[in-house]
Amino acid sequence: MPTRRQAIDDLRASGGSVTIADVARLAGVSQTTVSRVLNGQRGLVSRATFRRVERVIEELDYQPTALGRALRQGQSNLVALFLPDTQNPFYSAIADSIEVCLQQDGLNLVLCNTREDAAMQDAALRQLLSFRVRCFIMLGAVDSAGLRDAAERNTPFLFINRLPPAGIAAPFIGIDNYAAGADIARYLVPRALTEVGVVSGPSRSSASRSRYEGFRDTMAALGHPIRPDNTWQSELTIKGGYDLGAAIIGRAGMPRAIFCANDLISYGLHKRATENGVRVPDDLFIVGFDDNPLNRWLAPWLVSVQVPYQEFGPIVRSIIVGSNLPAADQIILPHHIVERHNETAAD
Amino acid sequence: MPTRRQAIDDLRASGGSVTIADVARLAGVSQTTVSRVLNGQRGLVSRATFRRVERVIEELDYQPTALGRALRQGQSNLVALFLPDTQNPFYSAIADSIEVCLQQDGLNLVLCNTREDAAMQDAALRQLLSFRVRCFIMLGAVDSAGLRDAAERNTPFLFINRLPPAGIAAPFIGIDNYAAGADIARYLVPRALTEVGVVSGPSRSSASRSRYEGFRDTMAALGHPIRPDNTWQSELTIKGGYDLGAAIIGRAGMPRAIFCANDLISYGLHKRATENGVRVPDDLFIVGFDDNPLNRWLAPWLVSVQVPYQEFGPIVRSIIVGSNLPAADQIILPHHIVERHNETAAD
DNA sequence: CTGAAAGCGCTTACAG
DNA sequence: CTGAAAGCGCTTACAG
Repeated sequence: MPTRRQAIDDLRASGGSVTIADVARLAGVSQTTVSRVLNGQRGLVSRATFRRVERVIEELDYQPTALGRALRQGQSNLVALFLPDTQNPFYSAIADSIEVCLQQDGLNLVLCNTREDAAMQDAALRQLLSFRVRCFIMLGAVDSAGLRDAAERNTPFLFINRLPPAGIAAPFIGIDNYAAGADIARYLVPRALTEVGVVSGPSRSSASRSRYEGFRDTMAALGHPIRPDNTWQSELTIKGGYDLGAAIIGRAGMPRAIFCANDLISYGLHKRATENGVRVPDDLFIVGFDDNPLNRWLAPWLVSVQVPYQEFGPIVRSIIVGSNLPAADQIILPHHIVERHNETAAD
Repeated sequence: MPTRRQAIDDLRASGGSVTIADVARLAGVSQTTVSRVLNGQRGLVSRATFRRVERVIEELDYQPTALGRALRQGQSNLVALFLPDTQNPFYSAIADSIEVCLQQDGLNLVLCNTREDAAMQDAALRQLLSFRVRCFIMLGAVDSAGLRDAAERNTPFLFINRLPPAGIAAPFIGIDNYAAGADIARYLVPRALTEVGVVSGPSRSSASRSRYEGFRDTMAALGHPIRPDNTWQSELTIKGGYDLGAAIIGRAGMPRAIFCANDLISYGLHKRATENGVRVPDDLFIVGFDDNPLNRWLAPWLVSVQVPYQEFGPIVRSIIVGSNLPAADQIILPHHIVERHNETAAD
């Protein structure tokens, strides 16, 4: 039929986007029917009609607008992922794992860099809340007024890696950081690395805190309490470790081994050490945390604790898609210590 | 007035989100007026009314839904940024720069990892198109059917770092890659590094191609053409450089210097070199590209070309907010060679 | 199996 | 300066 062809061509050429009404008109059905086809409700549409509508959809290359649907349903197919530092490949790797998994269900991941800043986090939270995001995945959340506000209003949260701030009941996925800290103590002591120091992360991070406490308590229990002046604190960045290194590396009573709150801090410390002629691991043994994807390539000298970041995606997916957001369940993933044996060879 | 207080408390407690109609009712005005206040159209509302509405908005902690507005206006306050590899801190740094700038105008950046894959890029494009995204910023776009389709329909594109595929007319921001490649040749030759090799990136990347061509042409012009068997190709990753290194490092006629399409490739090559006892830069001089933020910390032995990634944000912002999307203008940023002088000291 | 109508929460001519 | 009404593009009771 030349008229129908014509109509279709006109529409596609007109530039203005094709709507469900156009499809309905050209297929000779109601919007309702088109909507049913769109949502694959086969039981509600005859086979013949279904196919006819499908064909028109294809001919027009019609793509339903997410905005209309989301507005009506009170929910979009957006999922937000907040993370404290996009420059840290460890966080990016978790984001990747989650993105791949959610894509399979037609969910779009919106990444949001909070830079560990409560104000930025709150601003982004407000914005995305107004998009009726299906779930907020908080990778390393910061305690903030906006976060507590949203939690009170039953916003769907999912905390990853770092526990929700005290008083917020929401599901958590991550490792047992206290146990991991303890494991490091048990790793070092038998190797005669008992004169240790520790660089903990900022206190806002429950993960860093637990790691530190597990390490400290276990070192003490094993008879080698950490000297107070061998305890430092740093941002979770390379620069943080490097700057702090200036105070550690030169010092008289420099410890024989140092446990850092994450791998990036270790990189910075290592750089300072090599600049000052301190050999790693011969003079200074460094332990990090996360098993950053870069370690394999750039830090064979580093012993680290592997957080199984590939596992986050599937679990997150099952929770969001299965919509079985548990009230405040905790899913504890396994961790283990990674050592690379060509330590001294490469660097 | 106790009734109003009561009404407000009821609303806030009800859980269901507050709408513009609620605000209008409680303020005793029409939705139109509330909308005007929301959009700061002071000229259209009396001072007294404006303040009254503002107060109700605050009391209710009312946040307009982006979906309603976007649907009506045919445009959301979302901006999409496509990037080929979230694990590359160079790309993340560009994303950061853009995000910070756009935030100032209430625009939300949606990050989208294409993994250099046309199908993933097209899928994401379709999804985000349906959110009426305000602009698609393509950092390292891949040529694909969906991209050409969208371009034909006048989708607002902005290409960054890597030129738009041939035939697509859209604005571009980036450096002059051909000139940069030439500069590297002019850097190496006076230093007696004339027996060179080159690792170019995948052919899909116009940036990599131009760098290679500029380097090749200039080496030839300076009387030191690159030997064909000293030309390789690699994905833009550490692993790519490391794997390729197996074929380069051991070889009899290994070149004295190698120019890599990006810094990550250099990292991989360097690792392979050190593992095989080849010293960098004494035995093998390595030049990379991008001046990856990690270089400062992890690769002081590397000479690289700095792409001024901090400058992308402000320019992108002025284009999107000023909505002066030029038809197909090119904004060429300056580049320069970076060398770190503690090369041999640290690593 | 099918459709007319209402409604999600905004903004925007239009009229006063 | 203010508001009633239409409309953005979908989905969903509801009725047949």
